[in-house]
Amino acid sequence: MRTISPPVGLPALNETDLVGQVARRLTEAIVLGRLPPGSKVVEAGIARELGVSRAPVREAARLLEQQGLLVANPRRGFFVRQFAADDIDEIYDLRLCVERHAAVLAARNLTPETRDKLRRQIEVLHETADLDDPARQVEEDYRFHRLICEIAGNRRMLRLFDDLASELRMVIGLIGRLYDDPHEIARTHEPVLAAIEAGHPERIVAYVDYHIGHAWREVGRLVREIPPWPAAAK
Amino acid sequence: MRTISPPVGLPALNETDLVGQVARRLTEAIVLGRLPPGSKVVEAGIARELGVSRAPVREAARLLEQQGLLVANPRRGFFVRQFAADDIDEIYDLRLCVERHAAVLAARNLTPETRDKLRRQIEVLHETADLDDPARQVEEDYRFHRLICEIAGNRRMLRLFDDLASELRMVIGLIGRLYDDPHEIARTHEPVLAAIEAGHPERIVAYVDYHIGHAWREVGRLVREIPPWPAAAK
DNA sequence: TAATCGTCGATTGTCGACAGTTTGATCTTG
DNA sequence: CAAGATCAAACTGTCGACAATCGACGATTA
Repeated sequence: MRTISPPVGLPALNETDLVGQVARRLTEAIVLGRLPPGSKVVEAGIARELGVSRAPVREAARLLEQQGLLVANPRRGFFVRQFAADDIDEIYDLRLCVERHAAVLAARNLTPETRDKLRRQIEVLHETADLDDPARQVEEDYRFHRLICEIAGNRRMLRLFDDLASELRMVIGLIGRLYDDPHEIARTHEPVLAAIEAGHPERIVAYVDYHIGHAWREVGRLVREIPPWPAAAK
Repeated sequence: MRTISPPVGLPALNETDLVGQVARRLTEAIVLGRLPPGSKVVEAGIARELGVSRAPVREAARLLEQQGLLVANPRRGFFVRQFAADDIDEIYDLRLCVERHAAVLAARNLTPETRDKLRRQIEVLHETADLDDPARQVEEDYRFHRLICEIAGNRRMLRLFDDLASELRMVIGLIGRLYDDPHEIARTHEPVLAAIEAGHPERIVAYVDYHIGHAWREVGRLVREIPPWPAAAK
């Protein structure tokens, strides 16, 4: 008797079906700033545009709702989530709390392989800094932090990170730019990695605090500068 | 020109429609141990049982999937999540990380009203301890911790807590009992509250660590005692 | 003129149906 | 008798349809 299949384990990312694809397209549209915050997401419209029926769209929308990108108003439909300044504070507060812990765990689990991955990612960050491609820069930045969460080895923590990141990506995407000096952001990752390699919990926390806190203040400032969001079209 | 309605804000819990009700019934069935871990959730079956069509069931299932109670296998359906010992560790690790922070924030935001709420909840815990109703005891326990997260004032953190709690409720519900001495658990909440009232971050963290760590070890032990889960029926 | 009411188009919530896949059992074959 | 092929029932993924509800515009009235 062979085991036919391991029916349950963990997430097992839905990549197969339409729902996953619709969700990705929707996420993309939201993060890239089409579908501005506050705008209504008409199921039939999305469905027609993607050449599918409403059912997959609804399920995808529910997914993005749980992820925090959409807000559902019963009998009224889904709307693209709007962020206020205190949302930024909530996200960064939680992110800081989690990433501190993740970094400490990562240090505990660090192997030569994972250490190299982190180092290489910092190199990538420097290379990307020359490209003048803010979106790419943000992406590679997240990849570094995500690596830390991966190495930490707590799958739920990683998922939480992904959720927070997708919210942040949306906000930052709307701001358009992030840092004035992309090389600076690349540099501020180095002491974090150094602390993780050294394995000093206190130093790790301190540098993570500094690094994330820096981004927090920066994003917070930018958000407060452009308070009335890009206009909730339609 | 008046604004017709505030279309977006935050969650706005779906309570209106079928999906919410189906989700609640499903959650209940899972947490209470009907629908044992590993069992298949047949959409049509649930739909017939609840007298609705498959569409709301599917959407509810997707909700529970994101919440971690179900696992989706494309083309095969939804299965009730199975937990292993390391899942317990993940959940408590994350929970500890979050609740430490929540307690510190709660101390910062504490008002006479919220302080009284916490005190009263501890009283309730003591009262419930006499009832010999483990499920109720667990519920009131969570209500205390949830209060702390509420007072902390970070909505995302509260949601994370709820998600983790629903997973834990499921596990604990399957274990059947939690503590041998329900009064002891009630007592261990008191120093936590005392530390919050005193407002000493270090002491708060220490007592939260002790309290949650205690539960962690206890639940971990029980889970390891009953490794092969209650049989994945059908 | 300003506010209220009623009507109409647009959109959501829900349903039943159909095709393709998976599952488990039966049959075949070495 | 065991291992693989075959087949039927069950189930999922997706679709189009219909009723209920919402939002906006215009008519009515004080």
